[in-house]
Amino acid sequence: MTTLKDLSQQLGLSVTQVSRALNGHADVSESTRERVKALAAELHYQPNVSARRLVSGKSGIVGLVLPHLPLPPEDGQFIRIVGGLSAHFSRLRMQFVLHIAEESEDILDVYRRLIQSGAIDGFVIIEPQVNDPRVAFLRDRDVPFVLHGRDCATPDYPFFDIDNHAVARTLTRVLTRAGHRRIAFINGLDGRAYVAAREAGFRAAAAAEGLQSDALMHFTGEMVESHGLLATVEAFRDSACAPTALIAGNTRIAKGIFLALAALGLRVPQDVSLVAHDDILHDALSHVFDPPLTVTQSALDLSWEPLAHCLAGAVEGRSLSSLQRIGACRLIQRASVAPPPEAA
Amino acid sequence: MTTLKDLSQQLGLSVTQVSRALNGHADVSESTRERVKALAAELHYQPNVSARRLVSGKSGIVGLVLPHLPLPPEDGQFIRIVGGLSAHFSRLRMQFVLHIAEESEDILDVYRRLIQSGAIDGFVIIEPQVNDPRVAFLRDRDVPFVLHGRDCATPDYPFFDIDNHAVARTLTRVLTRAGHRRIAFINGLDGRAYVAAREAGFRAAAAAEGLQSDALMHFTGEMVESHGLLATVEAFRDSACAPTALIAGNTRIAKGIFLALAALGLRVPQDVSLVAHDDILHDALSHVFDPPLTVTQSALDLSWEPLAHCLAGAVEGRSLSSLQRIGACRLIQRASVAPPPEAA
DNA sequence: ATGCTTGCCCGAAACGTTTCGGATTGGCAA
DNA sequence: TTGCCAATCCGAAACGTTTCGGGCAAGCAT
Repeated sequence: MTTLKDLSQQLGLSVTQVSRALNGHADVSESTRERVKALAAELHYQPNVSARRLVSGKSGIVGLVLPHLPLPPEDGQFIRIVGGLSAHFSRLRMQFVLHIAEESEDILDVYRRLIQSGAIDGFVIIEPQVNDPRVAFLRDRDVPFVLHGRDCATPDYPFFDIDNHAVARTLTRVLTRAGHRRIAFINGLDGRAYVAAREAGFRAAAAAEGLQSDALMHFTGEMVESHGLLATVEAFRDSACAPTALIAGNTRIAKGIFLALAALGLRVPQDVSLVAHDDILHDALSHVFDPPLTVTQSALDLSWEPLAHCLAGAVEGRSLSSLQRIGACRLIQRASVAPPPEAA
Repeated sequence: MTTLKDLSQQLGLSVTQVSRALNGHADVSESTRERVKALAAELHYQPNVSARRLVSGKSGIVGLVLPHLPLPPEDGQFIRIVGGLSAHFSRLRMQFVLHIAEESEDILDVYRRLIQSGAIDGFVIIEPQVNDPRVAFLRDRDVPFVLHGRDCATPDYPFFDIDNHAVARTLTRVLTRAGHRRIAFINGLDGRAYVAAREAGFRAAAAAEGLQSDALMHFTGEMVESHGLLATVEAFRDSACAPTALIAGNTRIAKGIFLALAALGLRVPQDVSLVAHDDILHDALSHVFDPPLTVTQSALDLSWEPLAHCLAGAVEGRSLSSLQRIGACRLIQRASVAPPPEAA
């Protein structure tokens, strides 16, 4: 292991100056900086992390706390989350650790313990609830964190999110513009912030397009096939006021909807139109449906990089404005939408 | 953050003595040690990891390198692996980091890079192949590592494993003792060390029980339902020499076998007996099969603790004998085994 | 000449811990 | 008394880095 001292001796410089040269400080002459960098590269100099952390007072470690071991089918997604965050933090020369709470533990106790041990610089929070207690807890203690998602339109903490209100508005408008007047939204788990945002967007767009609120149906539940299936069956139980179009919270729900519609003898898009939001989940790709789905699309896997950067920035104490990002989202029109049958 | 200095000042002792008291050194009087520990507890003293690591020269970080993002259905298992290792290393005050290689990278290059950066004390290696190149690579460079599994009966590196040879012998004997003379073993992926060990155990037990080797069938493939299904179909293609009993490498394979047998109109255990090895995978529990399966059982989830301890020991340079462990395994006899139909 | 920048550099301290070598007791045997 | 040993303690150095407060020269204006 080459150290700053090794470099400084070989170069006839002080340790101070070598350090400053490598770290891009101003008062180092260009020629010296060149020499230093060249030798550093030649000797494969790598700054000692422990020493650097000792003086900075930071541990260089950030964490993700899960309330329990994820169960199928979400577990497949979690490994992508963990892998993605891990990779991006490692690129930022930080360590990312996963902490899974015991069944019996209160999740806030886990945070308390980790903070107290002083070994963690900050946290990533995923799957935020509306008024998430974790946010309040960490904010109270001035512990840096970043949210995947957010509470409200303009929060006072770092986050990465997509515009869920807009997502729902877009999907709703695609259907109303095709002539649909009775729409059911099969959404995610009640209490999740993004679920609430999408419901609001759905109702706002419907109102703006002149739909009565009693022409709207809204179902919440876990984002799995069976929820899509059951909610669909329920939506079509009373054929008098059955919807002519459906919105799925994600493509996994859409899968369940397809199953239910097939069982009910309804065809997509002739009898029922269907749109969904598409996170590009590997086990439910929107383009392999038959017919391929019209979706708003934003890759969940692109979240980890901005999340890592925002948390790193928060730990360094950068200003909030640079730590709040909103991911892109695009509408992909495919063959799952048609005018409602009455209008044909 | 309380430091050693804080403690020493309040106690009227030197920093040295406080450190020695806390770390259990000999030349500290019992009364002093008591006082020190009491105050340390009261002030929630936590030794600063970075400082400790700086003097020890260790980073306190160990890693797991995966060649690529795990795909279903194994991804569900991976989150348990990562979570389990993570938890146990954190208990040992070490950090565990996951590193997922890019598609294009050679896996050994990833190890090379991580070692060179000097930030990693050791590695966990899972799913070892026979003559695994990672083992050779790390051993050559004197980098500590621990294997989940092993190459041969008594390797010269730290490992945790179960006795796969014995597992296969036990399962085979259960069947031969019930009178079966034609047995098919639907095993895991060719090249895996444990798959080879089990095949050897299978053949050894069969030979010891006086079975001809042409009465044995052996299939390899990924440990998923479809492999169990296809291999079963193949095993029963020629009814003249069809097996009367099957051994499944794990319960996921057993699921596929059940599907195939049902399709072939064969009942368990009246027409075909079935035994399996049971890792207690959450998506395929041996006792909920119909009939419940006779299995050799050893919980995969109990591997993470010994793996973490062995690697920690290896990093500290402890002697090999304490770093090699073999997990327990028990036979659970249930209703999936009966005498072969000819014998009835 | 004097004072003031500006550019480049350095020594020393600091971060919190472990450890090496030695110091100070008191007790006990010679 | 002297010497020795064990028990208990301490100062100082070390780990590798960043950073604070300066120093020294050259250039410039006064």
